[in-house]
Amino acid sequence: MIHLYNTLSKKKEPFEPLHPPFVGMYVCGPTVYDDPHLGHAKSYVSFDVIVRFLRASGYKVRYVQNITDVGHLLGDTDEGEDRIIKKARLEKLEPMEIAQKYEVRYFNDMDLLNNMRPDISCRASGYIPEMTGLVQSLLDKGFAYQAGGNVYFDISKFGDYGKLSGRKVVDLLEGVRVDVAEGKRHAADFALWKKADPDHIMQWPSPWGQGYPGWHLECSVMSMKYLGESIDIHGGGLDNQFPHHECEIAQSEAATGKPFVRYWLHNNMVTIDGQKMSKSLGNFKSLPDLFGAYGPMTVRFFILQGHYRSPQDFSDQALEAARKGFLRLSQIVQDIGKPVDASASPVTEPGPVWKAHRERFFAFMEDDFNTAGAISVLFDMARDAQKCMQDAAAEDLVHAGRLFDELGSSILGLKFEPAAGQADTETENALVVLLLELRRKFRQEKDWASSDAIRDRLLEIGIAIEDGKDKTTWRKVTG
RNA sequence: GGCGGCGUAGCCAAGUGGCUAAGGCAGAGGUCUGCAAAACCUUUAUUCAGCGGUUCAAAUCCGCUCGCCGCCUCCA
Repeated sequence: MIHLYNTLSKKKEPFEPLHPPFVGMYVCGPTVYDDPHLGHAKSYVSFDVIVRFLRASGYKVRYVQNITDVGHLLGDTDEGEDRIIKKARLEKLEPMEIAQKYEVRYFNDMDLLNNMRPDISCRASGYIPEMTGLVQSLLDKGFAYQAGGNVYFDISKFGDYGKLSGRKVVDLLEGVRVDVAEGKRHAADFALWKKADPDHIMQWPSPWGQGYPGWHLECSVMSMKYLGESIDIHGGGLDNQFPHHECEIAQSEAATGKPFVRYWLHNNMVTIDGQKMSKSLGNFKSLPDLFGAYGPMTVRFFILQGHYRSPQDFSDQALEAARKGFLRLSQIVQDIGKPVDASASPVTEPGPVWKAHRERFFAFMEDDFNTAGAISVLFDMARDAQKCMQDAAAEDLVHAGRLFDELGSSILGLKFEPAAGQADTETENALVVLLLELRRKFRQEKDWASSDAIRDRLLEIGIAIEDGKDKTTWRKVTG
């Protein structure tokens, strides 16, 4: 039985979907106006593993993620600027070119991290009619009001407002902010539809005039369209808990009269050298930059060594530790695959050792997706697999290989490819083999200076050689 | 100011009432080796920020103190 931490109840709860074995899961996607960054990596790797594990546990998951390609205002006031439009002017491109360009980059980086694509990836701009429909329904039911071409949600009409984030409606009604948009009844009322100036590029017709949708609307509309009025899991970053998710609940439940989401999952934030990473602070690290230094699998492994609900600090020291740990694991997985024929099915059941590892792995994952604990099982498996290699226990190695495949590759989404590659070409291979033959000759003659020179020079080129018992192996090393 | 979280070995990080406080990185010793490297084996916290309390029993619950962080404005 899976237990997960529900932000709504602030407790770990047993996971019981509405219509087992089907699970509807919606995760807030990115606003596509800039390169993906560390925060995206943590968030989407975390939810990717959650989807993978739910599937491994027998659930049929429909995973929906939005792409926010409708610009939203930078500030709360009407003077704020639309991020996508701003970027479009900077790059001298159409707003939709910006959205398209960064959506491609987003998926490219998610692919590198080995995140599965969502089953449905929906762009907000494609659902304007559904959004105006929801706004109209809220107006009809008296939860919303018009003011100067804008439509606002009246939070005083929705008694449950604040139930997710712990805000008190009375406090919010008092008006905390300085600049309250004109026409709002309460400071904390949020926009469902905004009037657009004639020169505003992204705008659509609506019953209330030309405009564009409020930011919170798209997630309500698209999740309900594909997953129904009540969905099992809604995920997103902790920073979106308020106001975004609070507003989603308000507008969705006001419209349908039904509970919007059963389980709210929030991943925690990323810091860089102890500092919050944010776009407004300008200290965010993009994934293309990071991948240049560490490689996507190291980043994925590093993220999974923490817990999705804990904040995670990215530092070179921590990433380097993750890189080495993952490299060791990868090499063991490679090594145990070598001596055995993977297609040969062993006649025996997996021994108690492997069964125990698998059970421990599942126990960790069933406890609110404790990937850090799950990875520790992988290292324990590596140790046992090592023993089997020494004992030449071929059958056990097949079981070990299959378990790494199931737990490490399928569920955690790790690719155990050697960071060090083999020869790129036949020529390269032949050259290295030639050098190794020469070196063997020098060693036989005890010409240590010459043999060590070959070793040192090869290492400078990026080829490490390792003298084994009766033969010398080599591999490429990076960085 | 309001709401919430965190503080576990040199670093990263699980564990949230009861077996010997996971695991990774780094360190130390050893095996192997001509020497290395890699790999493997062994080892590294009488203690969980501090103080006080509850309990037969606390890193885990409660209170206070110190330190750090997040949300309350776009952000995953």
